[in-house]
Amino acid sequence: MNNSDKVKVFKAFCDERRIEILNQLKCGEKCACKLLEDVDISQATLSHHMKILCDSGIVNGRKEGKWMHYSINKEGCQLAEDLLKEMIQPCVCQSNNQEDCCTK
Amino acid sequence: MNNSDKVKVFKAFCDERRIEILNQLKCGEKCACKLLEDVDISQATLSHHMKILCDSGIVNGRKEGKWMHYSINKEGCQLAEDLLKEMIQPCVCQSNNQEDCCTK
DNA sequence: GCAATATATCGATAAATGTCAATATATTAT
DNA sequence: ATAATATATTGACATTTATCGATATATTGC
Repeated sequence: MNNSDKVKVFKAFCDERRIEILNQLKCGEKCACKLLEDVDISQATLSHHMKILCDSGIVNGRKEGKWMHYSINKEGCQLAEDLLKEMIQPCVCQSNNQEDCCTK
Repeated sequence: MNNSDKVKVFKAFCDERRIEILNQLKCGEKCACKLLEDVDISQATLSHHMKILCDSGIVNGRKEGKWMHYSINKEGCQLAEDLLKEMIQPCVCQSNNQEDCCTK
């Protein structure tokens, strides 16, 4: 997975509105029209955020007739957790680096 | 912790350059001048990104003479992991929501 | 004190992002 | 077929972010 894809995952958590939306979805699947009632943004803006959330893999969209149902995507979340761990985990080459950098 | 602060944490992972920088820091503490060699950006831009990384709590800065040493902040990382989990964890009110939303 | 070095800040600019009203598309009900 | 409804897309605009060169600040060595 390249850095651009990694960024895409964490974009889900980088906007206050999207955090509100995720918070709504913690209570289970909701359709866009319900989210629209609970979050104070226009329909176009909601649609925009839902696209970003789905692209991140954190949210899943399911079309049923004219309704879009959104829910938190377990697999995507697991992937995000794993990714986060991997991105901050000390690497083996730590040992190569014992001599202090720049403190000549 | 409010949503604005949560956003701040995940900003650390929402830029390709910052991911490169974090990747460098996985190998241990490095000073800004070393990072500048390894990541292809200007000194001003590096300084900008280091500020965002430190503000997120993911990175720690330590001044030693005229050098700034940066390293991954274990506590901040743990906080980010916990936060991520909390943000996507199903809430108890799930049970209130069994009837399908919008499928009248 | 002065010169050299490392880093931060400032100001300008370009690119990306969030926002909305308007419009388009898809689905359902009549 | 038409009207009504739900959602997506478009186009315009404002805000935020990333970037850099220039400058300021802090530290060290002479």
